[in-house]
Amino acid sequence: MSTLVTLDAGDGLRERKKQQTRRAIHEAAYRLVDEHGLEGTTIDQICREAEVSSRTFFNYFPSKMAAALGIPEEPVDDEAAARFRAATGSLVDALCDMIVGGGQFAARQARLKGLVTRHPELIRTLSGMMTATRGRFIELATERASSAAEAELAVTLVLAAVSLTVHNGGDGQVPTAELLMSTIDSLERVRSAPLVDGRG
Amino acid sequence: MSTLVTLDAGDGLRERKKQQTRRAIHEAAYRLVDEHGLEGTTIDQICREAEVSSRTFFNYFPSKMAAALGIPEEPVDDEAAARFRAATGSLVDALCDMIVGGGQFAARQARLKGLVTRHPELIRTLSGMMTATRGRFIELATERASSAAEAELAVTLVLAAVSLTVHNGGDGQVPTAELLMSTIDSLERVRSAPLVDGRG
DNA sequence: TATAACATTGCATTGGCTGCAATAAACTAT
DNA sequence: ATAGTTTATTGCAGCCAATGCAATGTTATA
Repeated sequence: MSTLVTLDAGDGLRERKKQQTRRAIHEAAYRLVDEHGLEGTTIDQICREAEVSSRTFFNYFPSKMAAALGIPEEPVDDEAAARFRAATGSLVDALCDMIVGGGQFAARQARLKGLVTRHPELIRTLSGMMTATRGRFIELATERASSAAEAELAVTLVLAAVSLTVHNGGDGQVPTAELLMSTIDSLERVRSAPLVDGRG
Repeated sequence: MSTLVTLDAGDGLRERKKQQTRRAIHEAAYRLVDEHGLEGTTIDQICREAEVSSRTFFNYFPSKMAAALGIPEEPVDDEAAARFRAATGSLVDALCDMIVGGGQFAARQARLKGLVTRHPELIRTLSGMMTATRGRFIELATERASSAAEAELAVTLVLAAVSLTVHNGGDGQVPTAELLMSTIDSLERVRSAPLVDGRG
C-alpha cells in the first residue's frame, strides 16, 4: 500500500529516474524530429542522443511520433475529466474546454503546433492518433450527453475543429477554447455557402 | 504518343495483365484482412495467395491497408472532379456528392464499410488515409469556394460527417449523399445541446 | 525479326517493433 | 547493515514492412 502511494506521488529515486529517462527520450525525439523531420530521424538516433538503448525506447513510447509529442499513457488526465464532469453550460463548450483548456493535450499544444507547422507530413500521423483517443472522449461525453449518438456527434464536431486549428495554426497562437468555439461557429456558417464559378 | 493513348484506353495484353495483377492482389488482401484482421495478415501471405512476389506487391500498393481497400493512385477520379466543377447549389452539397456520389470512393464504399465494421482497428489507419486525401479535396473545393479558408472549412465539415457515418455504419447501408447531408445537419444541431447530469 | 519498353522477380538492406532472459540498480523488512 | 524482492535497463534474436538495384523474361513497335 504505502509503496503504491509513494510511487504515485512521484517520490523515490526509482520513480524520479524513470521520469528523467522519459523526459530525456522525449526531448531528444522532439529536437531531432523538429530538425530533420519524422522520416529523417531514426529511433536509433534518438536513443543515442538520449543515451538509452533502443529497447528502452519502446518501454516508454510506442512510436517515434508519440515520443516526439511526449504523449502519455492516458489521453485524458484525471483533472480534466473531473472538470468536465462538473461543467455547466453546453456539451460542446465543455468538450472544447476539456480538450484544449486542460489535460495533457493542453500542456503539449505549443510543441505540437510548432512541429506540425514546420512539418506538415506529421498531420497524417497526428490525425490517426487523435482518432485513437476519440473513443475515450466519447466515453466521457456520454456521461453528460442525453444519448450516445449525441455524444458521438459532439465529439466529432469538436475534433473537426481541432484538426482545423492544427492545420491553420500558422500564427503561433496556442489554441484556446474560445478559438475552438469560433471555429465551430465557422463550420456551421459554411454549411450554406454557395458555389462560385471556377476561374473559367 | 499512340503508345500512351493505347495504355490509357486499357487495350493491349500488357495493360490487361496489369489490371489482372492489381485485382488479384486486392482480392487476396481484402479476403485475408477481412478474415484475420490487418495485424493478423502479412504481406507475404497476400502475395502467396495472389501468386506474385512480395516485391511486385509494392509496385501496386504502398501498404497492406491500401491493398485491402484497393485504393488507387489518384484519390479523386476525373469524372467526379468534372461533376464537381459543373455542380450547382451549395458548396457543401457538391462536396458530399463528389465524395460519396461517384468517384473511386463510392465504388469501394461497400467493402470499406464491411471491413471497418468487422475490424474497428482499421478506423485509425483509415482516418490517416482520409487526412492524406484532404489536401486534394481542398484543392478542388478552392476552385468553387469564395476563399481558401471557406474551402477548408467545407471539406473539414464533410469529412467529419464521413467519419461519423463510417463509425456508425452498422446497418450495412452504403452512405449516400443524402445520409451525409443529414449527418451534417445533426452535427449542427448538436452545437446547442445542453449538458445533462451524470449518473450521480 | 530486331529492338525498345516494361512487368516481374530475387537479393540485399534498412528501419520499426516485440519477446525473452540476464543484469544491475532501487526498494522493503528485519 | 543485510538479505531478499521488485523492476528498470539492456542485449539479442527475430519478424515484418518497405525500398533500391540489377537481372530476366515478356509484350509492344517498326
